[in-house]
Amino acid sequence: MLDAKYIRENLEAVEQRLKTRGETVDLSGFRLCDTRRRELLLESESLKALRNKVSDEISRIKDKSQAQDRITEMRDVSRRIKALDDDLKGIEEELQGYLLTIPNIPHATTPVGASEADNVEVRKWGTIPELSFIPKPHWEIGEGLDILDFERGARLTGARFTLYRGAGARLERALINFMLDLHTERHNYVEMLPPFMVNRESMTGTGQLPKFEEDLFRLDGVDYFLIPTAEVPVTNIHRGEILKASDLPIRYTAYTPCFRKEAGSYGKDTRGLIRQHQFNKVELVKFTRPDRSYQELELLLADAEKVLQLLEIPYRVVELCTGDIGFSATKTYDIEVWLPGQGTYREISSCSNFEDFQARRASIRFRENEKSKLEFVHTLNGSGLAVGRTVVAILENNQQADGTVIIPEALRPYMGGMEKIG
RNA sequence: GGAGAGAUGGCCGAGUAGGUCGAAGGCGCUCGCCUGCUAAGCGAGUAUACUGGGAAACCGGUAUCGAGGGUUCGAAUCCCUCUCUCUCCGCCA
Repeated sequence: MLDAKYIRENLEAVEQRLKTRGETVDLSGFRLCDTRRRELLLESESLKALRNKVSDEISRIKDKSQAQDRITEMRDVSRRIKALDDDLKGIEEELQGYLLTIPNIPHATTPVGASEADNVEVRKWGTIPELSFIPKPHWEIGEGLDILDFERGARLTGARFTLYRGAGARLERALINFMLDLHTERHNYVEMLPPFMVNRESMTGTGQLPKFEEDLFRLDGVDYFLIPTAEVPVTNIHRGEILKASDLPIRYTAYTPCFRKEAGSYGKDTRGLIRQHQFNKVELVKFTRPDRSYQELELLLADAEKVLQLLEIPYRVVELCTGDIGFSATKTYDIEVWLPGQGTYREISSCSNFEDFQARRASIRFRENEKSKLEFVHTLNGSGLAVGRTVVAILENNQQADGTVIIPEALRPYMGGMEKIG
């Protein structure tokens, strides 16, 4: 959420910068509401001031019959206040509706562009393996080794659900542990294990609601949602809190499954593990001082990259353009792994700075020192990494001519010493 | 699921026959004095949001005692609904 006062005072500039996201932005509705709200507020509050003053006078009059005319007068004033406040409530809801659906302003360094095609490659790491055979896509490798069962996954639930078996299940679990250990032991994150379903306030706090409800699985009977990413519960840990400046930056990591309806992606990535309704992810979340958040974003990105470096999987980092960054973000780096089976790079991590956009929605603040006033923290997060897609990357990059898959050395302790699958 | 208790400021904790309560007191914290050493004492200060005015310092208004509604000239205090926490019973991994 943007600061209403900031929008009010920089209307044109805000509109211009939001347009770079490629959406049509019209802030006139906001403007009308905002103005109307202040008019109503002024009127209501001055009447309340009057009422308070007269009520105080009434309280001093011992013989209440002497106060009858004032009581009658205030009865009428109260009625008018009630009417004004009813209007005000409606306007404020409308205003809130605008504020909650206006996306964040892209950072000045975010490249301007219309779509994915305009994203900017920042760097490449690793060397793409030269294979002496035609690489297979991971779903063929997985089925060949009998470690991924798409058919039975679909039987259990439906399309976009997968059953892992044997070394496949073990690989997924090994990766989760490997990533968590790396981030907690070497990168100084505190491990969290949050609820996998959250309430509406939490979803609103990080920006999934109210705009993207159709992407979420909602429970029947209670107003809870399955989390689409650990970002939601982990960022909301400090919702409504005032953090100590000396505690910043706060770094959390969490493994959770993620649930997404994938509405609007029908027919996209229908095979394999790339796009599932349920997938595992290890997430990194930071709460930082505003003046440090962009440095912290680089560090967070490096922490995520480290996973792939240790697993020796080639990847590249791209900076998303204004037309491709998410609703709540000001700046985002994606890490994309090389997938030989598909001959392309695919996203495996997305690392973003949200500045105070989520902190304002969720009211997460800190105080620089005793005398200074409260400020919103900046929140950041990134995948560290998407686990299912890491399995995909390992299967496709480490596949051998005979259909077996070499397990990266760094992962072997987590696989009971196993060196290859098959 | 059943029964009961509770929710007040950074923390603890007063305050229920409605008005002088943004809210006693204590702790903590900040500044000053004293003292002079990692103490005690004394004095002052110490919420947030919105909003009006002002270049600013700041001054004024309104709201907030779990949340939302109601009664009333006026509610932390009365009524209703909801949420959460705790205790006991039941059920259960």
